[in-house]
Amino acid sequence: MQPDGSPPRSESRADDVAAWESVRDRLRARGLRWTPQRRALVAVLSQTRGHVTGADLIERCREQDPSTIPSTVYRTLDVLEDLGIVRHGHGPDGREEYHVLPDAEHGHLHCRACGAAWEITKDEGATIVASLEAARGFAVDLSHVTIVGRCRSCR
Amino acid sequence: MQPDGSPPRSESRADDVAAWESVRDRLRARGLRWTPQRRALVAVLSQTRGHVTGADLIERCREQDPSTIPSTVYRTLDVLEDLGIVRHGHGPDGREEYHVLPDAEHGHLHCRACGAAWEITKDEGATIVASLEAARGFAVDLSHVTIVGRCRSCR
DNA sequence: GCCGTTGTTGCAACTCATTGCAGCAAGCGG
DNA sequence: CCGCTTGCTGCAATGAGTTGCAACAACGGC
Ligand SMILES: [Mn+2]
Ligand SMILES: [Mn+2]
Ligand SMILES: [Zn+2]
Ligand SMILES: [Zn+2]
Repeated sequence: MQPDGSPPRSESRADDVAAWESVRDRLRARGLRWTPQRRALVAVLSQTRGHVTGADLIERCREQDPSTIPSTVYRTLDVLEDLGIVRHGHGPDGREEYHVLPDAEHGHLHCRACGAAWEITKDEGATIVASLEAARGFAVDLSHVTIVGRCRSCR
Repeated sequence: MQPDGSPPRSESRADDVAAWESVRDRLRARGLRWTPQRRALVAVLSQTRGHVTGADLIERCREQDPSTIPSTVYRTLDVLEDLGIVRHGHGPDGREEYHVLPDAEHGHLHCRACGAAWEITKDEGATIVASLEAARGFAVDLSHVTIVGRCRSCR
């Protein structure tokens, strides 16, 4: 129930390092290639935790290499998402947001009035997931869920 | 639990006619103006039921008047949403979708695998709304909720 | 180390949506 | 009917993201 102020960057933890180092092999295991452009994006991602937009990532890649091309970044993000390395959701405006190495799967809650945001933890989300599972046999992707409304203090 | 195949257009019902006719007065009551551009969009909307994207609406306005300007349409949609005449949600890709005179407030459910879509009825949504209300005092806007995952037959 | 296959990149064009601003006009008051 | 105020429109620029395609290059095989 804390406002969502997760810092965009932080130092990598030891077990995260391993996760990033495996990316190359995971790509090659699927017949995909380990290119300089992908290396660059993975390097940026490995310095990142929490939430980032595609545009953020492009900007950060450009800091390293100004010749970075947006479509390449977005296509690489698609590939990394297929591999389960990142996941995306959408802000209240529909804009994409990537979850990078989240400590736990979670959704998002946004107050339309004050703009504050919170994470919907896996526990809290369980109610939602269970109800659609029971009613329709539907498997909810909690990390893609964004719920908008008014928070307690704005009501 | 029917796939969401709501037809984009249909004849207006008697009580809907009244709703659209009141738009002019509702605008003026707020000190806003009843312009030819707004008249045109309201005319298009009054021929519409179910879900439409902003781009759809622009296209339909252009059929009547090719000089229609996108920003004017989007701004008018914002005004109409303020007045509670339309509401928007977002598709799984984040693109805007307007609900026009829905029979009842509802959310949306999309299968990532087969692309099928369903409405989350107010009853079904009640579980979600109630859990966030109880846990956080948060008032969920069900019509803005889009949940993505895998449907029973795609699992 | 060279070659060929095929996954990737760069690029340009395009879609959807938003914003700042100057000129325009709806609607009110006289 | 006229003029003023102020909300609205048109337009041009901008931002986010996607797509088709031809040239390129990763990397497995020889
Ligand atoms: Mn929205
Ligand atoms: Mn999505
Ligand atoms: Zn709030
Ligand atoms: Zn499905």
